[in-house]
Amino acid sequence: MDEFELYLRAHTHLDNGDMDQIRSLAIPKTLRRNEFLLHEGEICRYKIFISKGLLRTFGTAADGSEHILQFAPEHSWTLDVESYDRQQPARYNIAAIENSEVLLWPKADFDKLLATIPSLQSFAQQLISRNIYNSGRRILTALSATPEEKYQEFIHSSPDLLARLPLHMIAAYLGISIKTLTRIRQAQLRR
Amino acid sequence: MDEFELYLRAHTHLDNGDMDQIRSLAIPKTLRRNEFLLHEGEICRYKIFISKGLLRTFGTAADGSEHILQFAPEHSWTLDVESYDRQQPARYNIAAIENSEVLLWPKADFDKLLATIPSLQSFAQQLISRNIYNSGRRILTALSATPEEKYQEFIHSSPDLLARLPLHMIAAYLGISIKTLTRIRQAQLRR
DNA sequence: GGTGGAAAAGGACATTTGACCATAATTTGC
DNA sequence: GCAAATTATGGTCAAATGTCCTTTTCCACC
Repeated sequence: MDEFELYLRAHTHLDNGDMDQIRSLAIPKTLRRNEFLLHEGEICRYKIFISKGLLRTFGTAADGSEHILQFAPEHSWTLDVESYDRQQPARYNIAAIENSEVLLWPKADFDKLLATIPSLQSFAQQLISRNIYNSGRRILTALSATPEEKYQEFIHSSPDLLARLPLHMIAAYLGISIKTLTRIRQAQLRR
Repeated sequence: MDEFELYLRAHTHLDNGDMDQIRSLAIPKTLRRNEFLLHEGEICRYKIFISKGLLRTFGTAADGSEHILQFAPEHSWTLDVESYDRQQPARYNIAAIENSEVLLWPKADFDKLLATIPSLQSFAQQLISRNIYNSGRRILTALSATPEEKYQEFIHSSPDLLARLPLHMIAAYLGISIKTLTRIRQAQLRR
């Protein structure tokens, strides 16, 4: 039994038949560090499950700087929702931070699965809900927190990621400069 | 035919029977300027449709400052999703900016409606999707845009709201100080 | 295991932003 | 229509943050 099945069993009550069906439509893919799975402007054709590794979703600003919307470690899902839903050009890029293994479901196939497996649908709903809750919090801290508070919140909520990410990506995720991040960390050492 | 029915007709293909059923479970309520519909810590019991007026959803920071997550003008919906879904204490407050008229659906009732009216369900899905798309953009600009860019984006995307909102609320929405906002506006006048 | 490249840290400086204050203008509710 | 309260502007200052730069450290890959 592989990563994906273990994940499904842990988070759903899907029966074996359903699992097989879901699995049968997945396209496995290996990604090397820094390899892109989606470039902005392309259409996001797949729902993506990360079996191993770590991905990031990010947008590029006018000046070329990158801002990270989401980190997707193993056992999580990712995609450009807007592009995927409407099959229109993506706003964001998705790329691997570590060498990764992912499973891809073409939208048409996944839609079929959703239609035929009710408990998959409700599971998908849960994921969407969680996404919304997190977005709310993310917006609020982006608006109200100081760089230091943002960093604290990050290491508190994702200590695991902290160890795996280069600092400049954390900065790009928090919306602060690498310089500020370095300063914060220095200040903490001195305590 | 009232505001709500006009709205439903414009945005869905629900038939008259469905409309009546949906309407029959709504609780109408009048809100005075500054009146709260939900205090953080309370449970969000209703799905809220705004017939007239303007509401805001906001969180309060440790120092007592308020940060606005969303403005909900007439013909839109609002709620604290996380609190509503799980019937747990809310993180956010919802209050009226203008004297308003709203319709409230208790969760149990609305769930019943969703179960019996499939096209209401798909309509609700659409609203959720839009919410997600908007959140993504909001996060990205919160991370990457300068105060001036944020303001420009706001007046471009919501010129209608600009006229109805006190500036300090726009500042609270953009995550900048009222001082900065004033400065930006002065700079624009001088051009 | 060595080397080239990326990542982190550090220094110097300019700029932006916010806090705090006072003041002017506007709005609201009676 | 008036008084009180809210809202907007403005000034001054200190602090925080970003940019540009160099230097050092670390890491990946051959």
